[in-house]
Amino acid sequence: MKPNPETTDSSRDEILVIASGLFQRFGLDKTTMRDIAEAVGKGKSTLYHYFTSKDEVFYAVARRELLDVIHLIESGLKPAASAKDKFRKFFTIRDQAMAAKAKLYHMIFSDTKKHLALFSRIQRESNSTEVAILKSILLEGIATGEFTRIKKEHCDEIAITIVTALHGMYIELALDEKMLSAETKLETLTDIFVSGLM
Amino acid sequence: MKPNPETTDSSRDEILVIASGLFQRFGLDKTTMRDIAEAVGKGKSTLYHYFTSKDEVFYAVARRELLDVIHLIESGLKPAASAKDKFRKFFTIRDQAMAAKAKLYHMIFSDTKKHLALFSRIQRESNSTEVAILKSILLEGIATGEFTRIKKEHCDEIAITIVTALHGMYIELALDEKMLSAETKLETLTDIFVSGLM
Amino acid sequence: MKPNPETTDSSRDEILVIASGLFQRFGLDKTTMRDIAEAVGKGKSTLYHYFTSKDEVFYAVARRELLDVIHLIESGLKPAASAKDKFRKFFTIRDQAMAAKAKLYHMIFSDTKKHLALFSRIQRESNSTEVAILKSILLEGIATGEFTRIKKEHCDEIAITIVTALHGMYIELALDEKMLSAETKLETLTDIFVSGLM
Amino acid sequence: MKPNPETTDSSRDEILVIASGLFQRFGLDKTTMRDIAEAVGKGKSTLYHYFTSKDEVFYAVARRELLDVIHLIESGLKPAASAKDKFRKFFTIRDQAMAAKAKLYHMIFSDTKKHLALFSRIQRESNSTEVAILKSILLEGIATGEFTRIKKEHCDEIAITIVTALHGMYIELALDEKMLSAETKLETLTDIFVSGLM
DNA sequence: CATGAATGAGTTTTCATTCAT
DNA sequence: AATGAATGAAAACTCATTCAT
Repeated sequence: MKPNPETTDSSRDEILVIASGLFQRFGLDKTTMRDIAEAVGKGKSTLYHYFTSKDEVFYAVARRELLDVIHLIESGLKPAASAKDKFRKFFTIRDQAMAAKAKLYHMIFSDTKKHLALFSRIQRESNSTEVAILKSILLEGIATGEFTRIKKEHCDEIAITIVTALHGMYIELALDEKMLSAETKLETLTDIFVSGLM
Repeated sequence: MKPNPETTDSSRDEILVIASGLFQRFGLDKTTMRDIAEAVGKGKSTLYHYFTSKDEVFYAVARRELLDVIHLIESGLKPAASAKDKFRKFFTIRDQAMAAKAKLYHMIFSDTKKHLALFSRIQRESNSTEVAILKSILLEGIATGEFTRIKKEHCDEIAITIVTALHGMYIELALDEKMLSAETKLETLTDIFVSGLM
Repeated sequence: MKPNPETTDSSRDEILVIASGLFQRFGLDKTTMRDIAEAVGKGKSTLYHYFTSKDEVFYAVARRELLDVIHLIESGLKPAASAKDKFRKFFTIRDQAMAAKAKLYHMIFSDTKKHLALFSRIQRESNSTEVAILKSILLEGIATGEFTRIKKEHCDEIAITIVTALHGMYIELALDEKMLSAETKLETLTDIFVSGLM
Repeated sequence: MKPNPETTDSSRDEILVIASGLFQRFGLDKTTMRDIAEAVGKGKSTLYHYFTSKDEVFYAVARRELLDVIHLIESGLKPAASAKDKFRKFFTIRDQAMAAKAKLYHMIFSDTKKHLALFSRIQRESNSTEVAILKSILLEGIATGEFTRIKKEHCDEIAITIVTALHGMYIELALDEKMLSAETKLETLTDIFVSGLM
């Protein structure tokens, strides 16, 4: 009877798409219902037709993006030859998925970014120091013949990567304190890294 | 040189200590100047004697914690025998420092945590799926003899650790897009992991 | 003449019955058109087919109940022996009618009750004080032989009743300032009460 | 040290006085914080300096008026000759006090009045009917010699008064359902009235 | 040093009502 | 007869910040 039911949904979807863009750019807190309404070109109260609250809008937006990511991962991981290849594939696919996930993170961490910006100089210094230290360790290891799998030229890259991974891991731990305890994870990671370098 | 810096500084420091506690518990946004003033036991406007704005308060608080972390790392890293030991030591010391850094993260990510909570179920599912996939890859690799350095019993641990590290790395990338590009980092990381497992 | 008035009227009546229930429970202000529509099981805008506004709905609901009351009074007052009996009958019948009227009052005064609740403690104290004073006057009058028609045991009851009546009368006066002036009414009432007690 | 501490309180009091006037004229619901702020000549948010919420403002306003009433009653009721005189005095003093209380009722019942206005015609009809019936009963009683204490000329007055008192009493009962039950009160009241008339 | 008072700009949310279909 | 969509107008409340004292 209803010929094109998209009509209804298209309004909802339009809101979602536009809200998604705003959330990515300005974050949850700084994006107001007014912003969304004006961007959509409708009245503020109209939004409450489709969503009971601002949180509900955000939830719907985030849900969408997150489901995309999961689909990507699941669908991408079908066949593969060796475990090694699969392992590499896992990283690759996850990477694609993450491009999508990045959108989400932009939304969620937008406010956080502003907070971090408050002391970015210090933060950056701290990072540089760590990278420098780690790099010197790596170079020394190469010099002494301890680390055989890596080359001088890659030390920068590797040092940055490891520091980034560590940094992020701690953020992750701060956000979701369940799973494994920090020490266990750290030991495991160190072992893998050491094995990987020697 | 400063005749009686205690007066000024003790008041300033008191504010900082108390604000730090509030920021850790409630985050930057949800901690109001009123909250701080009341906790300190002074008038709201008094805070503006010591800090020109709320951001300034937060900056001062964060700076303190961050400097602590840097000192810890620098002071801890003096002597060591081999590069391998130094490498391990780097991780260990960083870990201690991070316990301190956790405070900071609690402040900065407090709001973010609330946002994440909005779709934590989906988020958690996504995590579990990834861990499961990776674990099965690891087990397969062990079975086929591709991965020699790891044991069955540790697959869980390793899978969780790797996923956490990856997750966090992307957050880190989302937060600070400078440094190295995502692909480079990812390749480097994959290489290290693969080398470490085989 | 009306071919099938049931269709229209049954819908209209259904709305009225349901709205009546909601108004009684939540009052005029707190009952929204949405509430009514959902309770009826129709769309909000459908209500505007039957009533031009929310006030119109309330008017129709109230009218119904009020007419019921009037009918009850008129129909109940037909025959009677003496004027005294009729007088008593008037009170009795009115009482029955009032049970019906209570519904109305619940609708109309629902908001008022909430306002009153804001200082109910003070309000109650005030009442108790007045009752206590009046009771002591009555007891004194009985002791001195001034009030012959009443007994000690009923003083409580009488005091409460009189205070309630007075209270209510002032509310009534506040609500409908036409009719008779307050002083006239009060004198008349005092006279009746005094005569009734002596 | 502070020469005139009234300054502080005078601001609070000014708000209270002005708010009282607005509440009396427009009722609690229809008086907005904006209205009050504009009438006071200050910013909306300034009100929240002195009162945590609108309800708090209303409570403070109502408390004031109510305390006035109680003081009037208590202070006015000291000496008196006979119980009869005291009884009469009670009514008189209460009346004065009620003039003050009227303010309160105007605030509290202002919204209610609007609701009542919706069917004032019907309401009035109903009242007239009741008065007419009662009046005819009274006249009949005088004609038959049953009611000796009253005169023809006063029947109108008396009928109106009694109906008003009854009306109000039911409102009072609807508002505060504790104290005595309706039937008891009604019987008591009827008895007093009948005694008073005969 | 300290602060009470004052505020502007903003936020989410609610709701009766209209109208094209 | 029925309704989904749309909305304007308003309301309560928050908060960082300023300033005279």
